[in-house]
Amino acid sequence: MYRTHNCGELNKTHINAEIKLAGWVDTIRDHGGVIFIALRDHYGSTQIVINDDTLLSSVNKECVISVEGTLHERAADTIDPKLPTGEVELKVAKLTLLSKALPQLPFEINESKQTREDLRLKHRYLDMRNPKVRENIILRSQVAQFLRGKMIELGFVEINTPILTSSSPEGARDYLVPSRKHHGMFYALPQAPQIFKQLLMVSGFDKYFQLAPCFRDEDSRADRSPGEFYQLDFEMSFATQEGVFAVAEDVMFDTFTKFSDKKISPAPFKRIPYAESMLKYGTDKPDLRNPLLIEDLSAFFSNVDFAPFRNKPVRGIVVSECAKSPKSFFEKMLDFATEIGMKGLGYISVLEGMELKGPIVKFLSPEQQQELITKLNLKEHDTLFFISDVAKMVDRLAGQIRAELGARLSLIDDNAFEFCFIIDFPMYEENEDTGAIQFTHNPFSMPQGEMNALETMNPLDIKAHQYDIVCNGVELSSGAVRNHLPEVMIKAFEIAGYTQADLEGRFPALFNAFQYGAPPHAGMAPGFDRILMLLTNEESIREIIAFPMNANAQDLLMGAPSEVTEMQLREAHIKIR
RNA sequence: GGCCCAGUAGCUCAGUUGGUUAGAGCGCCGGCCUGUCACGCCGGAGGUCGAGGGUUCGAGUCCCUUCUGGGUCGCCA
Repeated sequence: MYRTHNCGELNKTHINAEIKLAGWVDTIRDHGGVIFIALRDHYGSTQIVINDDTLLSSVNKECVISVEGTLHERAADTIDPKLPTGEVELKVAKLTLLSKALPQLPFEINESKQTREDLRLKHRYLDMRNPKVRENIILRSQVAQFLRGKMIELGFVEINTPILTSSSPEGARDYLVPSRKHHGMFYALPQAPQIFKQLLMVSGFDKYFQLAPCFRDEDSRADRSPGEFYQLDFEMSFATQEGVFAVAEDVMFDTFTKFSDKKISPAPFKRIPYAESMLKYGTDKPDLRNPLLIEDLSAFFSNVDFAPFRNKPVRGIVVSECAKSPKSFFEKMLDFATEIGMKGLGYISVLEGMELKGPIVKFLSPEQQQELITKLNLKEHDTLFFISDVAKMVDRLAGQIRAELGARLSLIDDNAFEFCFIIDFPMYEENEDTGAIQFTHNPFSMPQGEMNALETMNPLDIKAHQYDIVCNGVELSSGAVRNHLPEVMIKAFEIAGYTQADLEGRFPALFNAFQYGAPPHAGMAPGFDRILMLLTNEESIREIIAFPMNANAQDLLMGAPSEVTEMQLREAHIKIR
């Protein structure tokens, strides 16, 4: 009734056909005797030509119209090479106005990406008329479909887990939902389907996956939605860490290869122990595109009498062809260092003839200078930057300097995706305030060495079968080989100061289930939104979500959160203070 | 909760050391135009300079408070 074709498919093979199209008026170009309209729908844009301007009365931009007419070939000099339909145009005999649009729009559709974000979100339905905005949403659908296909091909079963569930005491703040039937009781939205997927393993499902909605009542970041986000959640029975990695490598490599033209690091992705990552990259989510590495110079400087480095760990970063950089470069690096809380940023440059230059050089004997050159394999025009601070700070600061140097000197290949796994996370850490031993990450991970390690090792030395997958400095997900042995669990919780009763009380379903035969199992959950941000190169997570909340966890389009009626409150047994 | 940045026409922004009637581009409205494609040309309307208070002869501009948006730390797999 409305159309015989869409606005993206017509070409020379349709010439002289009687065509009906429907869509939004994108632009009107009125030349007096002849009027051109770009008619836009989901599929594309087609030029329609109108000779009778009475057809156009009260039609303006963004009206929805249906047009009928004959398709004509455009003269050679009027072809639009930018448009797939640019060789043809529809000469209109009949025009039906299906829906009017206010003449003054809140913003111009084709420039919506340059518009204030709260205004875009308030009129998201207009914002998404912009094909550039919609293409991310379409890509999201395609990636989701591909991931599903891939997981099913690998033998995973897609299972939906509950949205209304119980509050879990670990991790983030829960979103709570009051119960009407149970006075004073609350459901919680799941922070992740963690317990459910482990129960599925106990149930005998061999491989589970889900594009799982997760809810956390925590503050947002540019790359972190407030409230809700999606993970490609999966779990495998009788699987080792390497078994999980093989799936992740396969799925990530194929997905990024299919949806990006950039170079993808092939499997096997680098495995980097947590401790090594902290030392060499100064972070547990290293950007491997950055070629700079951090060197530990603590031992070397223990024999140098330079007050700022005395009794502190020292790190060095060698940057080649940096010594001739303008003075302003070093000043800006110092500014940056000051900004992140460093007292200074020492450096030594290697001049021609391998002469070392810099304020610190005079504290080094000729032998020490030579030792430094040999140890770090310094070359002419290299610059060696120094970072020193207390043990707790030094790696993080060195990591920030490494990242800043990489960005400022354009050392980072924008045309590459570099994946790695960070492995061997510590199982426990010391609470900074109380000194108590606590879990570093999630308490369901299997400690390396299992019961024997828990019984014999210093807890702070115990590593977990816990891992992250990282791409270009973005943490996509964490995962673990789970602890499926109740006795080991009890012991692991005991070390963190919990009794068996605590464990049973906090995680009754899991603990009980493990009494009836649980397979060893492992999994991970790469963030779906983060994957899309990498693929689209978007800096804001809102660009890859159809109806995102703002940074303040409000839905400006729907007006959420909002007050509810007194009646609703009474039914939910809620009193607002 | 802390810190940083921003807020001037429907949109994007400029606005000098505090000084006459606050400007531009796009959009909108009107007119002209038969080949444009971000059409072009001519004309027009449109402002509580986020809000409140203060300093001053005089505030878009300086000060204080506050609201809104973004970023970040805390927080968060």
